[in-house]
Amino acid sequence: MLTIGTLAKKTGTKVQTIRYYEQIGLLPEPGRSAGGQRRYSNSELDRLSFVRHARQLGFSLEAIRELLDLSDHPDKSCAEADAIARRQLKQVEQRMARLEALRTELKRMVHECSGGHASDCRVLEVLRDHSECLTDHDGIGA
Amino acid sequence: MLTIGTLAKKTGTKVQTIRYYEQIGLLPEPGRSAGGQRRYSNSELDRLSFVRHARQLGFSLEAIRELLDLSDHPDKSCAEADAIARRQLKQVEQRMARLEALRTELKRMVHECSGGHASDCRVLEVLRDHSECLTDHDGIGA
DNA sequence: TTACAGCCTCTAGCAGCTGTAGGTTCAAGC
DNA sequence: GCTTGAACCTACAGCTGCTAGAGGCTGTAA
Repeated sequence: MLTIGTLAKKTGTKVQTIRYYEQIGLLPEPGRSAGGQRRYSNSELDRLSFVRHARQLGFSLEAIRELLDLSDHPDKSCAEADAIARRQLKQVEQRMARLEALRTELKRMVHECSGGHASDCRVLEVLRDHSECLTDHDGIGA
Repeated sequence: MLTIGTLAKKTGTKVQTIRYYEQIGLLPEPGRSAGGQRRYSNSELDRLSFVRHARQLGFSLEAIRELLDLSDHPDKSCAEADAIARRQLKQVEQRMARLEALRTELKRMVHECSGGHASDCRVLEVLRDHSECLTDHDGIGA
């Protein structure tokens, strides 16, 4: 039986985050010690590892909820899990494309900066005038 | 003089967002009509365009605040703006590297799925066991 | 003058956590 | 058995960067 702190360390999760996952129903309510502290078994360790891994792969909590559901019901078709992964892959590729454009533009800005005063700073200049951009970059925080 | 709606259209921003930017002090309080509606001049249009462009390039609102401050004080050194842009570039490159790893992993997951039941779904299997991963991928939502 | 689009403020909500306050429990060492 | 202090508990506020809705007022054209 693991305490929440131990579980946190083992999975690289913050304690608060584990409680949060429980709160939103991603993890089941665990057993408790006589004094009311959470106690976890290996099955919960597995489940949390699954969640963390999926998060690292960029899946949203909603997608993870679906994946967990599939994992809990092995009789269901695999097609759904596949679709989720494909959707995710598409998103990742879109994000990469947008970041590529941003990178080009930022590199150019930085390269052209020659030091000196802000009044003739290329960085600020480019930001002021989008038409100076060579690329389409429409992704915010992409 | 522009109404907030016109300004929104010209800059591709939502009306709510403009009011939000004003609220957090990114845009100055504009003049008002007799009836209390916001009225904008060209200088505010420029400022908002600057903000939107920087957002498109992925700068955080905090970074934009600094950039605007530099832009407002042309005597200051350009080095700061340069540093902010470099920081941004670095972030973008880090995100790209992580996305690249995710993409590889997702591709592999999708490739290996053969249809059938969830019980032998590779997607779920890979998520269950991080050790099956070929890459380091430590970015969440990256 | 009457419609009605567009504006106003205020508040709450989204994802996905993270941090804080104020209090309780557990386990080790004496 | 007792003390200490780290780890736990709940509850709630806050973060980024918006977005949506309620309920009401303004501006303009017919």
